[in-house]
Amino acid sequence: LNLLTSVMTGRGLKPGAQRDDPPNSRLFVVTSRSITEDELRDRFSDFGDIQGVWVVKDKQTKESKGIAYVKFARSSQACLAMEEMHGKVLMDGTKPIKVFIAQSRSSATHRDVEDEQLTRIFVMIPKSFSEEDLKNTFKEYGDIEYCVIIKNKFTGESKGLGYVRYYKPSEAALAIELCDKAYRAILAEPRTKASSTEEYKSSPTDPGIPVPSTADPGSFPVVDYRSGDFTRCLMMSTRAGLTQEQIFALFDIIPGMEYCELQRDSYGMSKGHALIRYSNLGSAVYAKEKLNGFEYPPGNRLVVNFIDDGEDRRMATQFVAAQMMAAVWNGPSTSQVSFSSVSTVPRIQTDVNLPPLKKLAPPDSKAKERLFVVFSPSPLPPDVLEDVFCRFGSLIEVHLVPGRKVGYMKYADKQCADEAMAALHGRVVNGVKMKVMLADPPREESHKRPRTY
DNA sequence: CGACGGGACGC
DNA sequence: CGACGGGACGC
Repeated sequence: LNLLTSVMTGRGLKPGAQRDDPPNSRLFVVTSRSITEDELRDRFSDFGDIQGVWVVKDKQTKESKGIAYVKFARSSQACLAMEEMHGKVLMDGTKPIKVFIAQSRSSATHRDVEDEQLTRIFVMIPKSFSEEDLKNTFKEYGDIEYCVIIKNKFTGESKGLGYVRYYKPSEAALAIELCDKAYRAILAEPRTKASSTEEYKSSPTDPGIPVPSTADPGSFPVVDYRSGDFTRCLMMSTRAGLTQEQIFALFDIIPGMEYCELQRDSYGMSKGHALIRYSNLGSAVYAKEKLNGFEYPPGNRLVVNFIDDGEDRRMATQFVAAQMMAAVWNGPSTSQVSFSSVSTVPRIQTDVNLPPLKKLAPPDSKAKERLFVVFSPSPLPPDVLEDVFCRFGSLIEVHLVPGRKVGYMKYADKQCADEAMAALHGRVVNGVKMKVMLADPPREESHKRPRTY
C-alpha cells in the first residue's frame, strides 16, 4: 500500500539515488513560474507513467521558482517527453519550456545532460557479429546513426563489443530497456579521455617526469611480467611532428624490430602516434624502458606503452630476454646481440613429467569440465599455465581470477581435465605449488549489475 | 583454504 | 539563465 502511494504521489521515496531509479527517468523542466504541478502532469502524462511531479517553490513565499521535476517510470518515457515537450509554450504569453533529463541528485554539477550522452549505447555481442549484424539487431528500437564494433587493431578481430548511436535519446533508452539481456546494453560513456582499459594497462610511469635516455646498465626496472600486460607491440605517442623515418630509426636501435608505422589520418597527416612491433617480448620490454620518456627531439618527450596485440601470452617468459639484453647492452653502437643464451632458459621447471604440448581446443568449444586451481604462494603467469595444462588435451582456456591466487581451466573433454588434475594436483611448477580440483559449477544468477536506464 | 560475472572507442 | 520538498516505515 505504501509502495502504491509512493508511486502515485512521487513522495515517500527513500533519499538519494532511489529518486532516479531507473537512471535517466526524471526530467528537469524550466517553466514559467505560473505553471502548476497539475498542469505539468496533464501535459506530460501522454508520454508515459508519471510517478511524481514537483514544482520547486520558494520556502517563504511558496511561489514557484520556475523549475519542476517530472519523474517517469522508465527512461524511454522521460526521453520521449523531453524530445516532444522541449521548446513548447504551455500557456499563452509565457516562454517556451526547457526540458532535460535531470542530473542525478548526487551529481555535483548542474550542467544539462546532453543528448550526446543519451544516444549511444554500448553492447556485448558475439565475436562473429559484423557491424551490419549489429545494426540489424538494434534498428528495431530506432533509426541508427552508426554502429561500430571494437576490433583488435592488428588482427581486425572483433572484441565482442560494440557501440550503437541512435538519433534520439528515447531510441537508445528503448534499446536498453527492450533488447535481449545477453547484450548487456548500457549507455556508453562519452568518448573523450581516450578509453580506460588500454590506457589503464599502460605505463604507470608518470609522463610528466622525464626518464633519462641512458638507464644504468646494472639495474633493470621492476615490472611485474606476470600481469600479462606485455606484448611485443608498442604504441609511441609524440607531440612533435616526427617522420616515419625518424621513428623507424629510433626504434630500430633495439634489435628485433619487425614493424614500425606512423599512424596517419585520412588526409595523410600524422596522428601523433606510431605502432611498433618487435620479434620478441624482451626487445619490446627493453624498447619501452629505453624510449618511454626519452626526449626526441630535445624538449619533446615520447610516450611508449605496450598495447594488446591479441596474441597469446606464450612468449611472456621471454621477458627474461630483456634482462639479458640489459646486461649485455652497451648502447646504440652495439647492433648485434646474441640471443643464444636466452633460448637455453627453460620455460617450465617442474617435478611433473609433462606430456608434450597439445593444441588448444577452439575458443568456442563447450566446456565439459572446469578445474579449479589454487596457487601457493602466488599465481603462475597465464602463459605458463596454458603451457602446462594444455598437455593433457582439449584445454579451452586459462582464467586467472584477478587479485586472487586461484584460477580456472576450461576443458572441452572431461577425461582430459581429469588427467590434468591427476597429474598436476599437489605438484610444483616454477616454484609454485598447485592444488588442482574440480570447479564448482558457476553460479547461475549474475544479473547484479545496475542497469543504466 | 580458495571461487568465477565480464565492458570501452583513439581527433 | 534554471537544480532538489514533502513526510516519517518498521527491522
